[in-house]
Amino acid sequence: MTHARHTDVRETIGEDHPTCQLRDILDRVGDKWSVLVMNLLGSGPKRYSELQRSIEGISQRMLTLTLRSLERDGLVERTVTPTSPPRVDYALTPVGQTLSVQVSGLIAWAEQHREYVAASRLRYDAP
Amino acid sequence: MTHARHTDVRETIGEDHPTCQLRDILDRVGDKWSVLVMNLLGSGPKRYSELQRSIEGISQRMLTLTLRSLERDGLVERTVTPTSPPRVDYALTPVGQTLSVQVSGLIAWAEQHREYVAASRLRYDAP
DNA sequence: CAGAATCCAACCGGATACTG
DNA sequence: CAGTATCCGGTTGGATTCTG
Repeated sequence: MTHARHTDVRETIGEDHPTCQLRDILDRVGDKWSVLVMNLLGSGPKRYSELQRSIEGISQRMLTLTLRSLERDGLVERTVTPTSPPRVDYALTPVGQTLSVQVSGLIAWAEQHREYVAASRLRYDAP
Repeated sequence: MTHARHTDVRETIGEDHPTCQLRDILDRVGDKWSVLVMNLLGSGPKRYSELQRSIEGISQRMLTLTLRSLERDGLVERTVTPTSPPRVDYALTPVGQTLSVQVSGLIAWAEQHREYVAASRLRYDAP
């Protein structure tokens, strides 16, 4: 399983300090593409190829890995229509939709504060 | 500047497709510790050592890099009291607080759905 | 069309040692 | 106390090639 390391649950390092388990879940949002995929699926089911076209710069490999990982976590459902060529649709599960609400908030924040952050960085890097 | 690569703004790859700039901002939440630090600061200013004790497993290096990066983005403010030994406090800026609201939502989600996700993974990994 | 497999560079972050 | 500097292994993810 090539992508084992990608989907591997990081052990909670022995102790069950809440922080560790938190990190585990937050990694879901932390990887490079999950948030973008979830956001797109938030507006309805999409085909594999639609996702690929919509997400600027994602590789086939990463799209597949990201979708598998979301599916594994019960956030995305995969539906195969065995025509030829095959058609595969991805949709959020009910729980996935509750996460996509959070994700939308995050994206909205990012859009609203993009300029502020950019300006802050410029000032910080000036000297 | 050792942590240049950590704070480097990923270029928006030429075109100004919204996705690229989005990724740039989302990386703020994507790294390993920022969300945890912001969440702690959400309940009020903290000293460097308090943060380090509160965040299970963070190294000195990563705490410093994370704080610098948040400061650079205008989300956290650093205040030095030049006593001996020195005392340094970190607090969210007004904009930082608006992000911490989103972060709280994310963390709440993670806590509410931890078991669901864990169960999904078990089922997925079974065969 | 929707992937799986392999290869490999870049990067992230931990451990350690040193400082004002 | 609150950092900085250096070294270095593991992981992430892009490019490419092949398939049902």
